[in-house]
Amino acid sequence: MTEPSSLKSAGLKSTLPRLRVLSLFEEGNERHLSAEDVYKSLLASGEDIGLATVYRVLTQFEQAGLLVRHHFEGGKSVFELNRGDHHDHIVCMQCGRVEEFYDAAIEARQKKAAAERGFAVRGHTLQIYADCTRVKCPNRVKA
Amino acid sequence: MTEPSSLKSAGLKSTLPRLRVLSLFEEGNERHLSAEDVYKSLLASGEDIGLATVYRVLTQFEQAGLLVRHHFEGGKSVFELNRGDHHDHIVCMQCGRVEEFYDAAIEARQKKAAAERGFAVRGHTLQIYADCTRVKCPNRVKA
DNA sequence: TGGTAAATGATAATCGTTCTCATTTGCATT
DNA sequence: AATGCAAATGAGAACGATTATCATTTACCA
Repeated sequence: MTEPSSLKSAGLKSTLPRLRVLSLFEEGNERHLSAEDVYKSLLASGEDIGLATVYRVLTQFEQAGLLVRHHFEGGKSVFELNRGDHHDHIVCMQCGRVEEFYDAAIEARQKKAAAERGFAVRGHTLQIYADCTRVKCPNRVKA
Repeated sequence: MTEPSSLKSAGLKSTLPRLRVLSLFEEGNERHLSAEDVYKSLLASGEDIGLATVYRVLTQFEQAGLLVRHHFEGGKSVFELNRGDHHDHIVCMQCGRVEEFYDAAIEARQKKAAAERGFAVRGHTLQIYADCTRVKCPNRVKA
């Protein structure tokens, strides 16, 4: 269940639209959602929400640290709940499935590469685009 | 000088707009250009080119393998000449300067991480967002 | 040199996202 | 529980990047 407390502690009034969006991320089965996904999903649940509100709320949640925004290819932003653990993504080019991974060696190397060139890392984005080789991929490609 | 041969061998008619765009990348001092950059730059050189043509040509060049497209943060696509060497980017959040780097260990680890999860890598995108710590950064941030 | 399919450029259209502004809501205070 | 007011909402306009449309022009081979 969504606790209004997480909104309060983020400095946000706990309004109905915000609670709905948050619980969608917390309870939904899909971890990575675009603004359009959120909007349609809430409309489908009979909720009456505006698209502008969805965009606003997602941005606020991102700034409050509740959500993390990703820029996958395709032009649209995708959000996921911030569980505190940084990770990167592998996106299946056939079925769109997104898998998360974390590799300490990669992280360390990035910092090193940046430092060697006179940069202080603030963040990074790493996506691997790949083909599922698993049977469950609906548009399976032979390895 | 731009050789029409590179267009021909890419299966593209060597038209004036295409030659102009290509030589801008080959002879210009800026490696990473957006469609808008290309358009304005050509207009400034007195060339008469349409924005639609610029977009079309850039996409064709990308498909032909002459250019590589990047999706840095900020919403717009950025292109650079394909010199055959894959590399990732460090983007300065203060001045926008883009530096290229390549780290074999990172590449290897990516392949490994993907394989372990049942994916065959097709491509990836890695950008490090950072602050210049060098004196020449116009909006310098203290390390 | 002409014919023809391909390429171009002006402009309309599209897509994701943000802005505007009149209306509604949360919530602290009577 | 009623009131007041700033903050939040929703509908729709506006926006920036990109793509589609279509009449006109161009490259290039017979």
